[in-house]
Amino acid sequence: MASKPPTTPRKNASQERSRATVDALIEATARILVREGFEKTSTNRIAEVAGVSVGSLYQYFPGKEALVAAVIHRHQEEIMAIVRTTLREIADMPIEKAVRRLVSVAIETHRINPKLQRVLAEQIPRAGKLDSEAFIREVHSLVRAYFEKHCKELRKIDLDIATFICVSTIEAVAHNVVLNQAEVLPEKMVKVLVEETTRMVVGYLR
Amino acid sequence: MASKPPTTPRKNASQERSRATVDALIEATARILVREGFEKTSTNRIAEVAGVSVGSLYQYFPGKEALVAAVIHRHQEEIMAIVRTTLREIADMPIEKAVRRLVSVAIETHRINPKLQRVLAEQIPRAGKLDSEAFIREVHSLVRAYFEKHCKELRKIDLDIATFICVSTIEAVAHNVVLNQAEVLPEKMVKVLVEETTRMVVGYLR
Amino acid sequence: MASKPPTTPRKNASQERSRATVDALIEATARILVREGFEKTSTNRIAEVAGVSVGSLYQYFPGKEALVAAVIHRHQEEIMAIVRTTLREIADMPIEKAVRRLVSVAIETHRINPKLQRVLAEQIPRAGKLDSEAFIREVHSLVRAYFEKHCKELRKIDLDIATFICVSTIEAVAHNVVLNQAEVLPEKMVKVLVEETTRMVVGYLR
Amino acid sequence: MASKPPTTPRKNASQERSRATVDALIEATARILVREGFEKTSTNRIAEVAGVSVGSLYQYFPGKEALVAAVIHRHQEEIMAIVRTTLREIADMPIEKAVRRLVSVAIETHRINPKLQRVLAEQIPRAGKLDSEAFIREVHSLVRAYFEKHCKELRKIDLDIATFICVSTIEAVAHNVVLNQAEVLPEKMVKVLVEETTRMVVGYLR
DNA sequence: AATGAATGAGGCTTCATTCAT
DNA sequence: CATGAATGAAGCCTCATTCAT
Repeated sequence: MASKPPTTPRKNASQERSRATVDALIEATARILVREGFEKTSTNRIAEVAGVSVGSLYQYFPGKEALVAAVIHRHQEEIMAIVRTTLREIADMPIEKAVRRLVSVAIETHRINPKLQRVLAEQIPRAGKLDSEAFIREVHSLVRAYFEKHCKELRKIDLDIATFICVSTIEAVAHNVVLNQAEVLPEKMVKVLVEETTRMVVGYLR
Repeated sequence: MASKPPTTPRKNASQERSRATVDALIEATARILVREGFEKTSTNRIAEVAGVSVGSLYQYFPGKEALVAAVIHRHQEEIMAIVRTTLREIADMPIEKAVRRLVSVAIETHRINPKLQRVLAEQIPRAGKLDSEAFIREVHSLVRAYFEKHCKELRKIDLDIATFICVSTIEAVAHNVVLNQAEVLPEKMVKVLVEETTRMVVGYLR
Repeated sequence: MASKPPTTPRKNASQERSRATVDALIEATARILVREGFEKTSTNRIAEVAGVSVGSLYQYFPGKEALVAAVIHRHQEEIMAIVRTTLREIADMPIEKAVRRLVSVAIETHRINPKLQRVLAEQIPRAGKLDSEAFIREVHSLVRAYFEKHCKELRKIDLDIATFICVSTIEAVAHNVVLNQAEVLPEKMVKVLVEETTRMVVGYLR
Repeated sequence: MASKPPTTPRKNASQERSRATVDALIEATARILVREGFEKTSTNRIAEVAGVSVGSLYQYFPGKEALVAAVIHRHQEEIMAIVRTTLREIADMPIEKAVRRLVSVAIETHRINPKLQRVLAEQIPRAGKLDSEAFIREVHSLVRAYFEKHCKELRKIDLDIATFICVSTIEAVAHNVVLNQAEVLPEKMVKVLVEETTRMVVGYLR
């Protein structure tokens, strides 16, 4: 049963030196993922870049997967923090303003570290599924809560379906704007896209 | 050495055999990707499953990447064939009917081989980027052509932007319906989602 | 369950080159065990001494244990061949002559490769238990068959117990003569020990 | 720093603590050897099981070998204590009674901790050879002394040879009874084996 | 003394690729 | 062309040991 090494950290690194080592390892992993790609991300290389020995790596992580998982986790936490803040900010806004803000923020979050984003997108199916599901669920529940609160502004509509469609749409546009259209997209275009996406979503909701 | 004149052209025979070998190799690669995952997809294993020797594999493909690329290519051709057919079918339909059909087809194509889809999604950024870009460009241009033809049904709108948003949206919904909501999504729900997505997109376009 | 690599060969090495490689690997393992000890017996070293690459080693054996097992097996076969021959030779001899021969042969077999013997003795509990049990069982059944055939020369006695005690005794004396008393035991002493052991065993049996 | 005069001598206290640590380490080593096998017996694991840090381990022992050697030593001392006591007990007994007792005790000592026995048997050639030789020599000299004292009961015989053969035999029977015949040997059988072995040895000696 | 984080040599194993047959 | 044995670089991981605190 337990043939594969787990993806959870080995120690709870309470001491200071430990903590620094753990951080260095996660940071190194993220850097290598971005700069050299997943294939090059070996435990020896991670240790080297982190400035520690392989032994230390294995003292805190059961293997490469666990490190990638930690990077994913850290990244998702970063994004979730923004999402939570945004949802709080828009809580009382009317839907048009709220949706516009959501679309903008979605694009902004995708711009935080597009390369890491892209590499992680490749790896999530493998290493971060559980984490990702929780992540997705939280996003959905926050958005749904907003819709619920503002249901008077909406036409009669199943909130779960509306949430599903809107989140998918906004995420997809943001993803494609940042990752597929590369970085050569003029700022003006982005503004237009934000407006258009907002228009579509809002038009759909009410 | 070859003193006896062959009745079936030597070349044809060997061409056929080559073709069969190549197909077997691609098929084996796809199967292993789906059934055993990318990590287990080694050239030796591919050759074994294809029923040929590793040597033969290297006679037809320069390496593992080429095989994965071939699988991606084959898969995308399969999908493109459907997309092209669909666009031809809807060419003269009014946008609502057309969009509804597009959404349905998008979901259908994602259902062709979700596991392969998922594994390839992980690998495309690495092995199939070029192919994928061509793929995306063709989809966009086909959809844009449809919009152009039916621009009288549309409000005043930048066709590139509309295409970008609509394709992103439809693709995202289809992707999430199939891959994230797993196969536990009741058929009825799918129909509703098709309707809702159609409503959003059509509402946006006109 | 299948966490540990098995100790059985991977391929049945029917082809000639394969066979040579397999032999070289087993031979190398035996040599290293004898000359450098178990601790130094690493897969890389074995491959090196065998004059092949590690890759080849793993083509035929799933790991170090399997190689040690193969050495044990080969060694036991060698000894079993002698034991079988001896039992056939003594089949019609009276017990005194027969026992004397058995004791002599036991000492001889222990002298075949004392160092290997010693190293294997360390490792048998780990890697060769199954093999060893079969080995012991065969020895017992051969000796018991002799006793059965010659039961008229024996006093009334449980043959299984007699076999157990006699085999244990002869084996122990031979083992200690060769391995513990080192090689500094004068030949004359050995002859005396053979006589004395024979006397004890024969005296016990009749 | 040490301003308060201790009521219990500082040195004693620390000596006691040291002693406890040393014992804990040896005990832990023995336990791991028995429960997890030699391969799993690492210094880190030993320290962990002993409840001390690796650093402390190295404060008391120069390395792993020393710990295994200590376990062997302790175990042999345990057995030697029994052997010495037994030889003292049988000092004045006639040989038949004495031999019977020796055989029984040999089996008993092998039963003390068969698993440890077995693991140590694997390791002794490596780590405990010196110790073992002293052990064997002492056993021989004690037994020889008994024979010398009782030589009137014996036929004319070289005492060294008699000792060698008898000790080998008794040890071998006890070893095989306990380790090879596993624990599935009915008690009745053991009694018979004790009797038979005694018969053989005594028959040989007089 | 005790601690335990850190080290890194070295063992194990896989797999893309080559090449003699 | 096909075969599959052979290769060996490169990755994974453990563990005896050290050393700063």
